Amino acid sequence: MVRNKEETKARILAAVGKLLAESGFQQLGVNAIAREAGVDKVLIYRYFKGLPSLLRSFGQEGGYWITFQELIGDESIIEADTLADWMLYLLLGFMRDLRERPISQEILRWELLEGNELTRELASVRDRLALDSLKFLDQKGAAPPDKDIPAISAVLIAGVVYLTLRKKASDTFMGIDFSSPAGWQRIEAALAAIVQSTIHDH
Amino acid sequence: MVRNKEETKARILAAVGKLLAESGFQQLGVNAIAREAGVDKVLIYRYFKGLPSLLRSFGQEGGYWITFQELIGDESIIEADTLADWMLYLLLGFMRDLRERPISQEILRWELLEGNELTRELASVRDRLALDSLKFLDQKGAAPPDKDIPAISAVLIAGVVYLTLRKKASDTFMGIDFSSPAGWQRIEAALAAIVQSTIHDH
DNA sequence: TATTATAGTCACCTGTCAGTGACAAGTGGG
DNA sequence: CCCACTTGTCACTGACAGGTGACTATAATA
Repeated sequence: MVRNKEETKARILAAVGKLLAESGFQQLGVNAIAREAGVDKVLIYRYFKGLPSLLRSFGQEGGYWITFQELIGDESIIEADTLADWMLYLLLGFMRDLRERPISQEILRWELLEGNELTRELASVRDRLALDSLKFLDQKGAAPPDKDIPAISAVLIAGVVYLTLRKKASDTFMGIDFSSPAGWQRIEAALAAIVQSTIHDH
Repeated sequence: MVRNKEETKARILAAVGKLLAESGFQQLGVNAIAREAGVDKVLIYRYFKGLPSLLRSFGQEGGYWITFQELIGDESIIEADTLADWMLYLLLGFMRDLRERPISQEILRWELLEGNELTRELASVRDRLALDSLKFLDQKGAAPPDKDIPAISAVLIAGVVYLTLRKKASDTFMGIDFSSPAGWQRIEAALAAIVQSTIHDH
């Protein structure tokens, strides 16, 4: 042992991240975290003041959601003219990003199981991303007046999230194979078709 | 105690259903089931031969998914002419039905957490419903050749499932309030807009 | 060197879980 | 009545969970 409080705290937080990415919130307990960190569990109670509080600290480290800035990237170099173009761009960006973030996936999974204070807190960060995006879209082009952009976005994002979460447990859904890039390409193409058809004003 | 094997087995199975609907697979253990059924847990091992086996028996009772026949209802009285009409009809029917089936929701939730033998078994029943529906749609009208109907369906169904599952943990998603019928109506309208715009041939 | 605060260790409590072996209470056949 | 079988009860084990009190080791400081 190195007898260094800050390093020990960091090890505990790192252990949370590792366990979370590997096996989700189900397996996440004080004993398991202490074991993984190679630390006595009493230190978890001393430095953080219990599991909920530890998870809150972990959550405050942030970085579990892409920021709106990262999602947009360099706006000026993107070839997107219409509202539909932008919407598709954001949607695909969100999906590709989420697929690379196992911890965020676990948070979403957890949220689906139990809505508690902490998940709600983490959700609010994510909601800001969503609302920023909607506002951005609103600014970017007028929607057809009869189209409910937030509701349409909600359906599509929900679909993207579900397919992403599901992939861990099963590689197929409705006959589509998600173990190969081809399956995801079909989804991306479907999203493109949906967005372009639905949003474009006639 | 009534000293009746069949009735005891039925009570155990009923307890599984009740616990499942109330608190999901997380809280579902041998002790809890026995407690709920008012039965000694040893009988669970004797009559079924353990929890996995009990759950399999429970699953074989069926009735957790709407059948394709129920979903279609009386085909002749439905006012749906185009492929898009039928697709929307099936989609909304599926959603409204799923929202009324807490046990099915829990199975989907469970599937998302761990893909095991049993969830895969239950999934196959549900997949048959999906494939039957796709076949039916294929029969019902020609899709625009550039549109990937299964992929589009996958996205929309995934969205419907996610929004339905999410509702238990949180009443809002992307600013939409799902505690009131109005929120769901917006989703239904969004689905209608998506399906009609995307599927209709131009 | 003696004191004191801090970092880390250890042993233990309570509760719940899955699973099992031994036994009691009924039930039917001879 | 006696026997065998079925149904149900009870008590226990071992593993693991969350949580806490008392201890030791180390380092800085006076």
